[in-house]
Amino acid sequence: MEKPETPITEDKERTPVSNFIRNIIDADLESGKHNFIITRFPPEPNGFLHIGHAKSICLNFGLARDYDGICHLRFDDTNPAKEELLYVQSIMEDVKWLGFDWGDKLFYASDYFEKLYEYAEILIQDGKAYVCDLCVEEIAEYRGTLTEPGKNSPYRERSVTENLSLFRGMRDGLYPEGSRSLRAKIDMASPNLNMRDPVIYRIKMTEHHRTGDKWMIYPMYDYTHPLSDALEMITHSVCTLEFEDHRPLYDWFLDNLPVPSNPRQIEFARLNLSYTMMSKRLLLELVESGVVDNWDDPRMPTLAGMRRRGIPPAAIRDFADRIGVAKANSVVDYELLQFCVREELNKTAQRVMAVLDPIPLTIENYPADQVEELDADNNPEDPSAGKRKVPFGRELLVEREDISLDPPKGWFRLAPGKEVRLKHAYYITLTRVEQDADGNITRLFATYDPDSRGGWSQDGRKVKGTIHWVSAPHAIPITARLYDHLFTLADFSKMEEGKTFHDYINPDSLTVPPTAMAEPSLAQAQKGDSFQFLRLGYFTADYDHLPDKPVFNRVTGLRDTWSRKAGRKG
RNA sequence: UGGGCAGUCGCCAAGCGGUAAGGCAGCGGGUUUUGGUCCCGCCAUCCGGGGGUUCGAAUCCUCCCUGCCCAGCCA
Repeated sequence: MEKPETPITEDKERTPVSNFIRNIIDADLESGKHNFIITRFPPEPNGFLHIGHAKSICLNFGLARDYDGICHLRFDDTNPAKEELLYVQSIMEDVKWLGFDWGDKLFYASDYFEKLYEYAEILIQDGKAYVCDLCVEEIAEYRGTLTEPGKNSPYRERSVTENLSLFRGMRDGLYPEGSRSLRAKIDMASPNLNMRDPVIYRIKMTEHHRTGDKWMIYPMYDYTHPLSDALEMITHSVCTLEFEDHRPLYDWFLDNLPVPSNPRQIEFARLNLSYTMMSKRLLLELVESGVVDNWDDPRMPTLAGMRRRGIPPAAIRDFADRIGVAKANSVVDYELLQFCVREELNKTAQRVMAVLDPIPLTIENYPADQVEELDADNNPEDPSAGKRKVPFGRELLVEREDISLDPPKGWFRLAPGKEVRLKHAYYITLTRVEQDADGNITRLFATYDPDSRGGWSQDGRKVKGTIHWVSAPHAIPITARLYDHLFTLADFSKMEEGKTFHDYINPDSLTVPPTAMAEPSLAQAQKGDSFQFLRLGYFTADYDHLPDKPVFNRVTGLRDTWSRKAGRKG
């Protein structure tokens, strides 16, 4: 077969790490079993995609890219009761945002309903499927248990003719929901429960988002998936570990039906991220109970949330590459994601200055009516990003955290009598501190060295500390949303007996400092623009951002060795 | 107590009979107008445990231990 063309976004140069799936593909290519590969990402359109799905997307599309194959996007829409158009749109948006392109390889399981129906009749003709009149409870009862075999359904030996007429009756809507089902005739004594005559068609009088009211019966996942894969000529059908037990059934359908190809199902461990919960149901609960604002709340592990937070898609792709693919259950350290985010943003984010918790500082020997426009690098990592002008004057605002009246050993920020550098500006020395009745610092006074313009001096004296600042009269007020983990529990598999995730919600997952100020250039920021607020972290203009009401989400802080060191020393 | 799968550094993860890759985290040092970035160095005599095969085992055999998944007309 000729390989059809599908474009897949190129990533940066990367050396893929070996994993067991690649080993299988390598072997299949080498043995000549396949000349090229076709994979697929098969989401059910019943919710928003999250970082766990991103692992699967990067895996499937990534394999296709690396092996010069193709990857299909297929909506697994066999249950009209739970699926909606809204979700198929958001899923397509998320996959595109992540940087992958399915070209014209967009499919729906519902595209195959007709074909699937024909296959079902073949199974019946061959005596390999029968219409069963047992209700749900009875089927469960007849199924047996993990340790005891099941019993055959009393309807198991119906004739082909009767089965055919009953099945057609089901299709034609003659029977109520739940009254009958079509079952594969396999083995009620199998130690694998999936093989105990699984239901393959159920009656559902529900309108489908694509096929409307055409169908009264809908195929089950176990039946639909292998056949859809075969029809699409998928070579390697990658899914998660919980489907391992379903593989014999997957193969059974392929072996017992005249399908055009023989895909192989391969299972890998789904992603778990520390301090993060990945279940669609629980995520929905977070939204509905108002713990978060919506599916795209920047604290959510959804792709929509991460996009809004300001996490670059390249960081997620890099993360997916770094975590690898294996069959062992694991919980990936959130720090790794943070690392990927910082690495990407460090290269690309423009540097600006903002003060989250401002204290006024007056430079007493600086002329009151003077304003200078100082040069500031936009990105020391990228000279081509150029420079901008930052206004400087007598009245400034500096960060409360950068002042200590009783500095610990190793402190090189503001302290009485200590000289520090104002980034891009001058050396200053703290001369006086005003405090309120409670001892809180309310105002600072300093002197500057006029010969240190630009932040250096002729004499080459060492000034170790450099702090950020903004000019008080020029600064603009901003809303800075500071995010932290949504949960206080790192590993949800370690949840205490009797507790739910509600018991582990972090009350401080969002904090908003009331008086944050930023340099005036930030008034030009556009929604979605990412910046590094010098010494504070990476921030992205939120969807709520407006030129006269700037709103920034903190994507992540900078690596902070000082606070760790200071914390350790008490 | 049935079946399936997994156990390699704090967290991921290569390794496939020839004597433990890499990343994150951590630690120490250097550069630095971001205590950021960058750079250098350190970080598993040992691969869940016990036996065995072999000149040689994380890799093969065997017994055991631990963890995860399965009894939807969900996917």
